Amino acid sequence: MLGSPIRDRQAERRSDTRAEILEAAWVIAREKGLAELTLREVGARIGMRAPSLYSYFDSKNAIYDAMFAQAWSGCLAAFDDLEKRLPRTPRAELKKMARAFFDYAVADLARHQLMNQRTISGFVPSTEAYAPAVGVLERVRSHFVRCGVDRADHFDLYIALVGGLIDAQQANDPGGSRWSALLDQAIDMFADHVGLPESRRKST
Amino acid sequence: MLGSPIRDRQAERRSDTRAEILEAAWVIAREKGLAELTLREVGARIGMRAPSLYSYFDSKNAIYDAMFAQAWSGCLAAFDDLEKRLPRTPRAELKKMARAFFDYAVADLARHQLMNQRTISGFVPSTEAYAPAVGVLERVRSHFVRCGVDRADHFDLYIALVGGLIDAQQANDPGGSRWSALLDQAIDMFADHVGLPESRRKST
DNA sequence: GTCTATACACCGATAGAC
DNA sequence: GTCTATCGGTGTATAGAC
Repeated sequence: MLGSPIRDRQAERRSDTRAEILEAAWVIAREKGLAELTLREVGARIGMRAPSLYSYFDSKNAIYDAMFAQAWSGCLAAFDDLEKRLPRTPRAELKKMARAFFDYAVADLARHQLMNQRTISGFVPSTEAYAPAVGVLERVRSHFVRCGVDRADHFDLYIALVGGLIDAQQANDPGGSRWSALLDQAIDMFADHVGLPESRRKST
Repeated sequence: MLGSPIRDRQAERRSDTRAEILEAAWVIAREKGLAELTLREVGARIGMRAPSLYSYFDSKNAIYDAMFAQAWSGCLAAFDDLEKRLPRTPRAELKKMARAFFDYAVADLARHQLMNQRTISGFVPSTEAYAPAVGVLERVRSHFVRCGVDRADHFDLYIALVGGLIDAQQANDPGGSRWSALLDQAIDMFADHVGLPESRRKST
């Protein structure tokens, strides 16, 4: 339509403000906890009143939704980056992927709660926000198939195993490395179970 | 002191009312979700106003705390009951314990959230309420030692494995059996890893 | 002692003036 | 687009009726 440069400027400005809101929300979530985030404080951090945020997001859950999408997009980007330098052996490849996901989850408690736990009572991610999460899962799955691990139950078992280690680490030893130190051993256990060859070092 | 029978009646009545409050709280938590519990609705269900509940509990979190203690006490009772009829072989024993804990967790979503997840934002269980949880963990650990699995890291790995399967089941297939069906396989994988003998059937 | 009525501070969300 | 004002909701505190 007419006046497209002006509308571009407006769209840019709007997008910048949205990003600013989300950045403030992340800071608050990391400082006080994901559930303690309030619209009034988000507004205060960027020089706005709470109701003004409704010009940029439909609701508080819409902010959570955008944060959810950001978190999983970041994870997806980390996986894409990882694919350039994956090790050659299947077992090492599984370990590398597990470590990448583990470290990404443990690095930011608020982010991990939003991505992988149901810590916000009424929040359900939208299908659009969920898309990068599906992307991550599909990437991991395709790597599994390439490694010869193609059974669905084995994949489910791997998901539960890595997720369980992350949750145990966050819940029982936050900031420590008690379960982080078990990750390689756990993947070895899994690799033995599904019959992956190489470096069959005993349980230690 | 004088008048002890009267004071007994009062204590009884008070204890009954506390139990009634907790029962109402469980019903609401199961119906609407653990986080959706409100004092006004708890009061309404037992014919009271919300502020009256403060005669029986110091705060809403104190109600969660009592529920937390009830949940883990029930789990502890289930384990004590289980010990009477544990199978003879170490591997079967590990499976039986894992299945008991898994089923107890999956049977009641609200209860599992309260016991094992940080779904209530400000709530931290008191040390008294945490005692039965410690009891369950100690019982499992002593069984492990009796089975010859005495390494701390192996125990941690088992905890993460079972917990991960429970969380995956609840999060990705609530009401179904996709991860429940993997529990025996997972314990076999673990038993193989720690070198437990018997029924070394391959990964199926 | 038990319970209620009332009030407070906070929340997310909405309506309407500017 | 941003504001003020306000609504209905929450947990919680307290004064006082019975």
